[in-house]
Amino acid sequence: MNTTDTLKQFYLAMMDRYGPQGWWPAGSPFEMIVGAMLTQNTAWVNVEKALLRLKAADALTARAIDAMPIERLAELIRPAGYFNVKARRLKNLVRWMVDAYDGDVERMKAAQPASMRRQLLDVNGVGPETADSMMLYALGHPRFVVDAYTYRIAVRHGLICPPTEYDDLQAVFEDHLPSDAAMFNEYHALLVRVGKEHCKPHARCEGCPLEKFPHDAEAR
DNA sequence: TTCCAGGTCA
DNA sequence: TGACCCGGAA
Repeated sequence: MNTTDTLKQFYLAMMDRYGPQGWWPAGSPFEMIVGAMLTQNTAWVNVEKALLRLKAADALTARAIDAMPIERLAELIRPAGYFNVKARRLKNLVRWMVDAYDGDVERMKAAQPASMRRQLLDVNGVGPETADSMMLYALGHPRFVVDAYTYRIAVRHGLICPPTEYDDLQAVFEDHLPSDAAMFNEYHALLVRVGKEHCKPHARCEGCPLEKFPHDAEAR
């Protein structure tokens, strides 16, 4: 089976088992941008706690965060972990948003996607995964988000051999699937589900939607 | 109570 | 290659 068919079969098998994951989360695009920063190395449940605290403080706008003392911001996002690092990074991000786009996500959506990704990567604290999460989930651009789950699943199923760079793994998906933001969104969400429930550091293949495809639970 | 999971930067 | 950190699982 070629890569295109393999990726399609993976998608169908996961969708058949789990159904749509209902990401395109509620909340504003700006909330998604903040969430993308806060979820670095962090479970989403903890990110939600931090987002709720920001919301309660009426601080879910670029301008509000830009104007806030960094100590206050760190305290608000404490549940998301790495709060000092993330407060600094969030500050960098909103500073750039206010400077370059008047703090307006709609203006960011109107920018050329390739240029936007480069600008995001230029913000200290935004790496490739965070940039692509923002591109896909906040701005609606078809970028395939690669994370630790994606990497583990791809290695164990022989899609890539370690070490593989972020961009190379991303290309495996983007070059073999139609460029569709809604599908990329769903695909990533399904991979995360598989990663959490089965494709953990110590694989639990029993009952995995991808169990029927060739795999090696040892491979990392 | 310890262990673990997990992006980015210097 | 280590530093940054929480909350939930073991």
